[in-house]
Amino acid sequence: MDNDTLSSVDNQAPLNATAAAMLGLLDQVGPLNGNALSRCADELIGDFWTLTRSQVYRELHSLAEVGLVRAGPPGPRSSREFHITEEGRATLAQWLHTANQDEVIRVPLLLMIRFAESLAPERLRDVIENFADRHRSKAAYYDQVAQRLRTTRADPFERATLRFGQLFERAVSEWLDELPGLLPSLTSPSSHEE
Amino acid sequence: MDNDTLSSVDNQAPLNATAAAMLGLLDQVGPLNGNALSRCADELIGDFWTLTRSQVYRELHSLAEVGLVRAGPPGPRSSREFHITEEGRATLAQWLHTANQDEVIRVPLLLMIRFAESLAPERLRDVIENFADRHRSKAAYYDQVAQRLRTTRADPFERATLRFGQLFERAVSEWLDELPGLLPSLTSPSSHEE
DNA sequence: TGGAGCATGTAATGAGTTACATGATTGG
DNA sequence: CCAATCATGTAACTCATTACATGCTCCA
Repeated sequence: MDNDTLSSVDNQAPLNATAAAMLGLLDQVGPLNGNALSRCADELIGDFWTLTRSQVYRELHSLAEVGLVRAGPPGPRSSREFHITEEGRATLAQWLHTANQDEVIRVPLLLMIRFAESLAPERLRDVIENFADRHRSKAAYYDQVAQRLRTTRADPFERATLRFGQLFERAVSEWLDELPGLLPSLTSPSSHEE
Repeated sequence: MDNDTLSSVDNQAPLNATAAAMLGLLDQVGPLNGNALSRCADELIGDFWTLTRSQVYRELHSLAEVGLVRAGPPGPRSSREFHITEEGRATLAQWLHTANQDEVIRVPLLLMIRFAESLAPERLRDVIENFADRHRSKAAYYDQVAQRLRTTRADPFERATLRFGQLFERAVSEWLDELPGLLPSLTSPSSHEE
């Protein structure tokens, strides 16, 4: 029994976090087509949430089906802008009110280190250096954003999420500093000849 | 051109990180059935990688199909233990040698905060408190593990991954401490009457 | 000895990624 | 006006989660 013409907000299937994020964006920045929404997501929440363009399109369509967003008139190509509806806003509020999800943290580098027994120190150094690089530039980027937020009258919520990123990067950097002390094989000279 | 009866290790479809993790576990702890492997994963890499039991079964079967693991004799129920093969070890080594993946970090709490305009301060306090709770116990757990690792002659690689967790939790805790300063609405008394 | 609870595995669904197709734009 | 590039959307596939089925164990 799947009645898809319900008018009440309550008995929709509950939003997933990605859909909620999209509603939030459409709410804050206004109507967007799929591509624009995707770019916008990268920019505004990309530091603590990932979603691909394909996901955006899929969710957009399924949100439209249940009336949480609505498509405007067709634009260039087969594109159309979607805007959030009143039901959408209500459902977003509902999600904000009830959602209670754990964070997902998946760090391939730690997998590698955990199984690094079978890994040459050379290579271990490499992957770690690569990791360090990426995080150094992330940290630099955060600092730059922080600079911008300092000078303008910024949204405190944006400030708060940014701060999380900064502290996270600081932790990563501390860890990288400690690493040589924790992993002797990192500093010992090429271990296979002695 | 997809020849799937190759015997050489090289031109298999490349491992995904989850499969690699499973190979690593089977390598380090020995033959396991699906369920046991799943529990074992929770314990050994659960702090920086997630995988569900169902995933374990699927991957186990597909790894078996390409000869990276092999099933032993049937046990109770329809269970059987799988062990890693020589090809499996080689492929794991290969993965460790070439993989280069970004980490995935998805923090629903930050999503909520980012869209918290439409969120009552009451509720915001709640979700944050909930988040804080979970992280406090995680931190406590890490410290306890650290204690254990201190007294025994521990694997440095395990120590290193644990240390990451500890520093991460410390960052979370610092952030939580700063939060009231960043979000005035958190401390201001019930904002809807003044 | 039977039934409560746990161990093990499977099926159905949902979410996420990669590779592709094709319509617009723009600079030479 | 053509070729290169970008913007937009789609399709096929892989990965992940949830809900389920069923066999074992153990104790009242």
